[in-house]
Amino acid sequence: MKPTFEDIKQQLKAKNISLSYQRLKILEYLIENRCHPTVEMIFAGLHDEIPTLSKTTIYNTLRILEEAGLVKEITTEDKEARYDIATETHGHFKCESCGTIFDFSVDIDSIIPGDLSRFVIKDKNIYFKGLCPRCL
Amino acid sequence: MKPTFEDIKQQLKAKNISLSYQRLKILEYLIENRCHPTVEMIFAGLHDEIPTLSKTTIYNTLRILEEAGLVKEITTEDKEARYDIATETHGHFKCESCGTIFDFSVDIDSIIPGDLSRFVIKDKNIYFKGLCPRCL
DNA sequence: TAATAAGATTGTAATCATTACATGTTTGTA
DNA sequence: TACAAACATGTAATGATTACAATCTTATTA
Ligand SMILES: [Mn+2]
Ligand SMILES: [Mn+2]
Ligand SMILES: [Zn+2]
Ligand SMILES: [Zn+2]
Repeated sequence: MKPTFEDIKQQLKAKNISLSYQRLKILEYLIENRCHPTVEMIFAGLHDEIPTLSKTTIYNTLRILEEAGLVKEITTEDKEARYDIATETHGHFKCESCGTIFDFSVDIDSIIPGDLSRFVIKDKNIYFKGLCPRCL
Repeated sequence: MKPTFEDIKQQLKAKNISLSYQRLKILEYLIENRCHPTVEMIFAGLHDEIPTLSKTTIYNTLRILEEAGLVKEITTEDKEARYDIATETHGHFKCESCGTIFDFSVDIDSIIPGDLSRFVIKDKNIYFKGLCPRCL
């Protein structure tokens, strides 16, 4: 079940993170735009409503939300980071043609190999590339 | 079985890629340094032997080798790309403490979900993070 | 062999996402 | 209101990567 805006506000309060206007708007944007947006997209998307919002604030907020475990940074071969409201672990598929990043569910834990038995795994990423049905 | 330097030279010839001195040295470096080096590391590692080698040539060569399917770029949350002599698909584990990137074998194909049945998958990446046994 | 052209290499300058930092603003508390 | 802590902002710096133009190598041809 995807957390609501209110759920997330509660989580932030629980972690003693101030609910500033900018932070709430950035969170709201992430909830409403589940396309794994870039900082640039968040900036452009909020500009009409908060003309003074600075990119630095967006970077700061995303770092704080990531440290709190509410947001996850997606790394692709592009240089621009993309952000995902963290829900359960899931895989990402990027279409090389249209650039869309799709979510897919995957049971990662079932394939963790013995090679890693003595490692502490803190983060798991699955990232595929190719062509989406629309672009085929 | 890991390909030898000679194997790779044959593959390059087969693909009509010139075997310049610099390209062969960069390849040799990648074969002998299987630590997923950065461009900076390759540059520093070859500097004594080829003082005139430029980073542009390293970037160009890595791109050509990647297009030929002989080298794979590893993307991490760091901004510096790292390079791997492409063998079979395998997973990567980065230790957050010492920075080492470990290889591990994983049967990715066994977990490709139905979600992606209508997608064409061209590239698969598995990237874990955490702590290695040495750093525990 | 000399002339030529294509391909490789090099160094410098530009690009662009991200971060550092100093300044200004808001918020909560007494 | 007065004060301090936390936030937000804008500008400047950073650093990996790319663009580009000039130079060097190599192979081919006359
Ligand atoms: Mn996602
Ligand atoms: Mn590897
Ligand atoms: Zn597509
Ligand atoms: Zn380690």
